[in-house]
Amino acid sequence: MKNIEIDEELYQYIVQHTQFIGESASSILRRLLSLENEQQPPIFSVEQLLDKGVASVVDRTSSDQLIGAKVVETQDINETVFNYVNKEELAMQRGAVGRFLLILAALYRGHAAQFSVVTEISGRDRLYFANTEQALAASGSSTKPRQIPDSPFWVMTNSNTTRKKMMLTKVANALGYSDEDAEKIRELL
Amino acid sequence: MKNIEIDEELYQYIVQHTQFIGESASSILRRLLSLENEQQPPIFSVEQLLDKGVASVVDRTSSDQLIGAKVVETQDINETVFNYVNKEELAMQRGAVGRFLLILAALYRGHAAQFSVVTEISGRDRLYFANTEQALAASGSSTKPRQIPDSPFWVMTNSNTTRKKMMLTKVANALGYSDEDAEKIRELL
DNA sequence: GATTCGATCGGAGGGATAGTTA
DNA sequence: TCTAACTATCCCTCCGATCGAA
Repeated sequence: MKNIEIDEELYQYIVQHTQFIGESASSILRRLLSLENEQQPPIFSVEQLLDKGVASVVDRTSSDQLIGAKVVETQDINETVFNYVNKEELAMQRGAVGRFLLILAALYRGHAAQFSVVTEISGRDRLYFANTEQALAASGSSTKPRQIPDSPFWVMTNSNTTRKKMMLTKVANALGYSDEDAEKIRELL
Repeated sequence: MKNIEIDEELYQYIVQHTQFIGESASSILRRLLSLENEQQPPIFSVEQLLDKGVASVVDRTSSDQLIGAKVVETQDINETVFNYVNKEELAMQRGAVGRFLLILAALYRGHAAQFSVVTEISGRDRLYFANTEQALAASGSSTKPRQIPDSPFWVMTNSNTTRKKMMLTKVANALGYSDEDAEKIRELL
């Protein structure tokens, strides 16, 4: 992700072309510039449902007849989601925050359709995930919200590394990962 | 002015539509979006207008007699050194210091044998380059020495961006680059 | 008590610019 | 004295460990 500085008027122009709540600047601009656009409205994307949706749904169910499928699907998840993680990019990050965001971005890419479940993960009084910067900021003091790259979600970032790892574990579980995989994901941080 | 976050690819797309040195993101975007655009190409580039820019031109005059050799070198250099610079890695750096070190590392890789000439480049009382951290630290206060990656050399890092550019120019010249190439190198920062 | 959670605050990095020197 | 070059202080932002609160 890159930050660019633009003038007020141009900013307003972009904002006015938002097509769904939480749409990122990238997404809006890509549409305006007629470029390929990955980001879709979180709920209605058919493509995402077909793509990654099945795996997570299967994973999360406790239904007997799906167990066989579950094992297989789990493999796929490992192949997909872990491929989304660019190890080099990860290693290059200066601190835990950078890695944290990269990992969450990978999880989002692999589970865009289900990702809003993370919204239920929160602390005693602070929100940990939300669709807007404001929601996080309002839920505590100095929460340091950061946008999960290429996603419409924001995370609370003002915590120690241990808690960030806990958050990753919770996210992984919420998305239906086995404990072993959740552990692997946590350890990426 | 507003800051917006955009993805890497979109950023590259915008950069590629730059029409003059120093053009702002707003200006480029406005052109791409067919909006009114105030910013025009400056008569002189921004860099040239900076007071320090003039100094390095003056400083260069002492290397006149090297011109013949310089021209020949230039061909080789373009093939070697610019290949050493990983543009993506460069772009990913958070600040000027990271890029500075990366560029110097590339120059070192291309000129390891002669690189110790940079040792002659220094400020009024501070050293700019040395073989040890201590040498730099001792030559001034808060010089913030940093090792040039994968090299035995250290650089002084506590300076503004303009000076870092000057340092690059001087290094390039000391290594025998033509002024045009030195300029290209400086502009990598 | 023991444990979890929050957010303050110290530390590090970066670099513009005020201030100093030649 | 005046100016240009150079220095390094100081302010800003980012991080995240630590310690107080719940």
